[in-house]
Amino acid sequence: MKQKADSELVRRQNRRLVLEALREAGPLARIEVGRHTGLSPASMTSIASQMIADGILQELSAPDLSTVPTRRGRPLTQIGINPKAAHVVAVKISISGMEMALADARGVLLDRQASRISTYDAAAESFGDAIAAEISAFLAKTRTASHRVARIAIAVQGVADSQAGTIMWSPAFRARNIPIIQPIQRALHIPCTIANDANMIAEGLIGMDRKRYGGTAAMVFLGYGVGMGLVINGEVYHGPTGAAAEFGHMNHLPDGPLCRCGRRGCVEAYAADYGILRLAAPEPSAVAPSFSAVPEDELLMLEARARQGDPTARAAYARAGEAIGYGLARLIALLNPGRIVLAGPGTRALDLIESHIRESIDNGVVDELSRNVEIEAVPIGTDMIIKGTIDGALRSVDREVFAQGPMGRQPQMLKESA
Amino acid sequence: MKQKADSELVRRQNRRLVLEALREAGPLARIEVGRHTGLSPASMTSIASQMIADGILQELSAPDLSTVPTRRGRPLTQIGINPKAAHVVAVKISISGMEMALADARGVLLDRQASRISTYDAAAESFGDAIAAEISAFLAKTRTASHRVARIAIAVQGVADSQAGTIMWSPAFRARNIPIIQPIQRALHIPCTIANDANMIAEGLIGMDRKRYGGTAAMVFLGYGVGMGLVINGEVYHGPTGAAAEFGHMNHLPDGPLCRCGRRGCVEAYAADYGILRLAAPEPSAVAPSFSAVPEDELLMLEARARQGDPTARAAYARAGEAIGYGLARLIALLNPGRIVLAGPGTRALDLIESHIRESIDNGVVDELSRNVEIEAVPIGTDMIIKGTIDGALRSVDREVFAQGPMGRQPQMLKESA
DNA sequence: TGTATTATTTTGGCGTCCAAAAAAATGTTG
DNA sequence: CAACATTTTTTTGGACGCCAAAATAATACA
Repeated sequence: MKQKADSELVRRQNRRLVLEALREAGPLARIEVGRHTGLSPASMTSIASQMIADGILQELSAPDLSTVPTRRGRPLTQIGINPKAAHVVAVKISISGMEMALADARGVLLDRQASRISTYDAAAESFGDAIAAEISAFLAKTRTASHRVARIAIAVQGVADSQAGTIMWSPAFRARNIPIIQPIQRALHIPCTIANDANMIAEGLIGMDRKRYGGTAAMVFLGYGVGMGLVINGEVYHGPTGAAAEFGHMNHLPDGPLCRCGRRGCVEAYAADYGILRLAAPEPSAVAPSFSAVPEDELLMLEARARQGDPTARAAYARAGEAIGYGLARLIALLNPGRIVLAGPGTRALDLIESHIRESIDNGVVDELSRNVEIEAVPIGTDMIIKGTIDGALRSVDREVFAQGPMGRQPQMLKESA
Repeated sequence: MKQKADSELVRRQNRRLVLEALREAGPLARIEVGRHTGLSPASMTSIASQMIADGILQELSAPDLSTVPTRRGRPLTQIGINPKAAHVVAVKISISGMEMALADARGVLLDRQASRISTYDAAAESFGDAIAAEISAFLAKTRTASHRVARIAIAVQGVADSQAGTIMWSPAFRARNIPIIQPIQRALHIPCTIANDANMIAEGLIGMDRKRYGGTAAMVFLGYGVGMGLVINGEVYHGPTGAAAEFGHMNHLPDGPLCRCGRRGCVEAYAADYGILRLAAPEPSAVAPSFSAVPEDELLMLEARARQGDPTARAAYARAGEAIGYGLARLIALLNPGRIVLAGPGTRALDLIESHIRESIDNGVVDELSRNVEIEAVPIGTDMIIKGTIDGALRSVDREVFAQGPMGRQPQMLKESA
């Protein structure tokens, strides 16, 4: 509630509703879009024809006859988002390198590419330019004109400052406060955003099932690190500067084990891959946190040992579960979300930690508050970060470009000619 | 973004903006409201005349000449919210009893009254009816017709379920899940809301200074208990069921001291009045949490002892500060708010705890995240709960009643006569 | 007294929505 | 197979809210 309302706002909002409906349900007849959005058939005709003229929607010639193969009455003509309306680029920056993907306006992946750019020793001053060059080469390779790209969305492992457009801190870099947005925008003249990768997983889950994940929910990502995406009132919460939802670096116990962030007792220091391995080590406090990816077979061995009953291994998972559980208990006291989702490779060992998570939640927060929280684990692939980044980018293009209409609709032009 | 946009939405939103401007800046000339809201003079004339006709605004005959005593041009005629547009009732339910206040549409207190109703042993089934009877008597005493009361807003010490309209759990009651909203609405036919009292303090602070407290902020209330009001994107966050922001019952340390909620190690068990006193007791773990108000002189004595250097007393405050500080560190990792406000009687001992709070935040969360958080203490009176409850109720009346216009504006009437 | 200045109102036009009617496109039926 | 039924889409005409520009109102200043 900051904006004055006028017919422009009405247009923006209704166009956006139409786009949301089509994104969620795929191509629909005008009247069906009307049922989703509450708009009348007359308005739907008018909105659709404008958006088709703008090149944002398209009429589908071959309707998908899979549903309701034959009925009485005029057959419906479906409209859908025009794939060529715009493209978006998703970029993932993590400890294992950089990955890029190009998608059309419907979210269909057109191309993707991993890059061998090195991060850990990169200089803060030059890294953004290097990324820009990589993206530029990628676009050239895919023969995509840069003015056809409506957005570049960057997902980074670590803490991003989306306001400043920098990577504040990431395990993938020795340097801190690395400018990303500015160099890219200067080089490519394409609007660019940066956010934490776990937030993008949340975007992806919202894209998959808005009813389920679109209310108020917390998604915990367990794996190499511990990340979180927080959905508040249907929107991914980024905080004032974009550095929120750092569940992994939320303290569990004062003076606990050392975390990669330099503090002691973070949830991640117990429950990330390296944290669990360390807890099972002969002398945990002597082991420094690892800054490179943990070899997967070590983890698999530890899991096997735990499942066979090895007490040290079991205790490591128990303590990881406690850290997550108490962390979630604290989160529940604060936000009382409707749903908590566990995801990521770390859920492979869910059988070893789940009971400890639940027990810790029970001990850590009063029943009345935890009672209404659904806890579930979802098996999602590693591609969820790229998918979510694209989903989020497209939703923001919907809001900020497509819903707008063609550049202010040139109302002045008419005036001047009169 | 759920609602279809049409001219009704435009009207609602702009009327609401006008009300917000007048609430914040007091009576203004039409053109000044236009500057606040972005609306044109022509629209202001039209909106104002309708809202005056509706009885929501009024033209002020005697303009406040304190500002700009004399200027050229047509003098401005100020408009303001009509105090008689509606009344609201605020009710505070706490361990020390029940308090009611009646305010006009401008938020001016017309009358208030404390009630001797007993809470602790009240039966869940009958308490709502008793409250309704108290309110009814209060309205009779003030000669207020119930149809003139647009809202009854209830602030309760403890966890409220605003969805169900119940008090889920409160230190003022032995019973749980006490229905409040339904009995009142059935008896009085006035829309009624219930929320936690600390949330109402947040409403009050927003009403005092929207710029300062209206972004993303957390308000901690220290005193008999430990409460929190969470402001997210300018709105007080209640969570899906209205039971969020229970900072006081956020766990600090597993297996810590027993809290009134039945769990161990809650922040409140360290930092509420009773928690601090207990920490200074000879054998803390033997002391059960207190369910009645702590005598103030005991606290004053403890403060005095601490200021004189008594190590036991100082340690009690240190541990309280640690619990608050680590709690805030966890909150910062999760939400990264722009501002944290400490308030309430407990801030009297701020000199004894502040350094421990800050140190614990430093130890509990990485610099990058805490750096942008302003921490301040505000001295607010006990009346802040009532004031905030009224402010919040009026804002919701603005949104849901005043902005609406007179009952659908009877567009059918015109049709039928034609 | 006339002019300058500022606030408010009036006028006329625009954009968006919608209901109702019309048109389009197909299935059903006697 | 022609008339009717049914459903979607478009067209038409009207409402509402906004705004720019012009007109009006009310005061200060010279």
